[in-house]
Amino acid sequence: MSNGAFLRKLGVFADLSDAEIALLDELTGDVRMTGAKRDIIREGDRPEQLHLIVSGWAARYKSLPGGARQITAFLIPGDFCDLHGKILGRMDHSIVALTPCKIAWIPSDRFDQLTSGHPELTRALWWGTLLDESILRSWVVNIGRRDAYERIAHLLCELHARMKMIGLVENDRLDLPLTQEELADATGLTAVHVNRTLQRLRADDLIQLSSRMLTVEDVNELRKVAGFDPSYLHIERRVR
Amino acid sequence: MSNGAFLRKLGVFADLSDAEIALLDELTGDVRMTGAKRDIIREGDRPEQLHLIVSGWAARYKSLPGGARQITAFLIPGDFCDLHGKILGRMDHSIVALTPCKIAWIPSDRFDQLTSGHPELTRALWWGTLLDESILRSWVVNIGRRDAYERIAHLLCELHARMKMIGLVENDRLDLPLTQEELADATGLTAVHVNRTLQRLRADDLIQLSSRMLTVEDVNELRKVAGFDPSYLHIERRVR
DNA sequence: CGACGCATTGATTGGATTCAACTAAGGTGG
DNA sequence: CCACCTTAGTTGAATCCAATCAATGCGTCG
Repeated sequence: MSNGAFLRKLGVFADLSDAEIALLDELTGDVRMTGAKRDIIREGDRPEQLHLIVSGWAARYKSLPGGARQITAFLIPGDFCDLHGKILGRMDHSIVALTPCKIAWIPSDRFDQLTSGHPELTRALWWGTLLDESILRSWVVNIGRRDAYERIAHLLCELHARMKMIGLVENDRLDLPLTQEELADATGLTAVHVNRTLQRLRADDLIQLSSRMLTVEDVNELRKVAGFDPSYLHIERRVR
Repeated sequence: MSNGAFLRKLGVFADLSDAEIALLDELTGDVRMTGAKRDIIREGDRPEQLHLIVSGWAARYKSLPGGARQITAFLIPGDFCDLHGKILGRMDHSIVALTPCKIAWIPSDRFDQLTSGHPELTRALWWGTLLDESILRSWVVNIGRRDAYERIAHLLCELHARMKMIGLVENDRLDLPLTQEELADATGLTAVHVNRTLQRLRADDLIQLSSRMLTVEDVNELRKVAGFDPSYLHIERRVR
C-alpha cells in the first residue's frame, strides 16, 4: 500500500471506518516523483493540490534576507506538506525535497468534499496538524533553551521516535539522509558546530552516524541528556 | 460583547452565519477571573473544559529540568488556550496568566456537538489553530536565525500586529504588560540581555516602552530591522 | 517604612561563529 | 580508467555575541 505510513499515523488517533479508509486510499492515487533539492512548494503559493509525502524526506524552511535559512520541520512519509496552506489560503514558507521523494498529489476539491461530509475524518486530519504544532513547540524550546549538545540529541530523539511511529526503525537503526548543514539550519547552529557536536555524541557512545544511517547506541542515555519526553508526540493511543 | 476579539479574529477567515455567531456567543456564557501568575492549565491535564481568553495576557510555556523556562506563545484576547489539548487528548505544556485574565470556560461536550454538526465552523476553528502554528514557525525562525536586536524587534512587531487585529492598538500604542524576564523566556535570551537590547531599540528611536505601555515610534523602520513580513499572520481577508 | 519585584549597570566568561584550509567520497566525461 | 570537479565532512585559530555573576537603583504595595 502506497500510503501506509499515512494511515498508520492517522490510526494512532482515529478509529476510521473501512469506508473512510477507502476514501483516503482513493485520494492518494496520483503519485509523482520529485528529485532531491527541488522545491515542492514555494512561499506565496496558493495550493490547488495537496501534497502528501509517500516516501523520502523533505523540509519546511524560510529564507532570511541575509541568505540564512531556518528549517522549521522535517517531513517524513505520512506527513502532509500543505494542509494549512489549503486552509489559510497561502503558503507562508517553502518546502524542499531533501531526498528523491514520492509525493501523492491530491486535488483540492476532493479534500473539500471530504471535510464537509465527514466530521470524524476532518478531526483526524485536524489532529495531524495539531501534532505538527506540538512538534513545533518542542523546537522552540529546543532552540531557545538548550545548548548545542542537548539540542542535537533532542532532534535525533524526535526523528528516531517519529520514524519508529511509521515503522521505519529497526534495532534503533534508521535512515537519516540529512547533511550537517541541514541539521544546522534546523537547530539554529552552524554546520561547523554541528560537526563538532556530532563528534562529541559519537565519542560519548550515544550514536553512530555515517553514510546517512543513524544508529542510536543508547536510547535511554540519549533521551536523558536531551531531556527528551516523548509524550508531546502523542504516540500512545488516545482514550476516547 | 464579551468575546468580541474572538469573533473579530474568526471573522478574518470565515463568513459565519448569524446562527453560527449565536452559537459561538452562547458558548462563552461562563466567564471567570484568574489572577496574575496563576497557572490556567498544567502540562498533563486532560481538558474537560475549553478556555478562551476574553481579556488579559497569558503565555504557553514549558519548563526544563535545569529550571529554565521557554515561552512558546503569548495569548491575547480571542485566543484559545487548549483546543489542541482537547483534540490531542493531553496538554503537553502549561499556560500561565501573565496579568489578571477574564477567561471563558466552555464545556467540552458543547464543543463536540458544534464540530460534528457545523463543518464550516469547524474549519474556522481549525483555521485558528493553523494560525497559531504559523506564528510558531515564525518563532522558530526568529530564535534560530536572528540576533537579539532583530529578535526582540520581530516579537514586538508580531504583538503590535496581533493586537491591532483585535482592535487594541491606537496610534501605534498598546498595552504590553510583559516583564523583561518574560520577554527573555520567549526569545531564548536572558533578562539582562533583553534589557540592554531594549535600550538600544529605544536609543535608535524605534520604540518607547515603559510602565507596560509600548509605543512603536517608527513601524516601518522597526519592521525593516526585524525583517518582519506580516503575511504569515494571514490578516488580509481570504479569497474563498 | 521596609521588602519585594523589576529594571539597570559593570566586569568577566564562555559557547558558538567566522574564516580558512584541507580531506574524503562520489560522479562525470574525455 | 583515471583526471577533474563537486559536495560533504573535518580541523584549527581568532573573534564575538550573549551568558553569567554580582551589585545597585527604584518604585510600589502591604
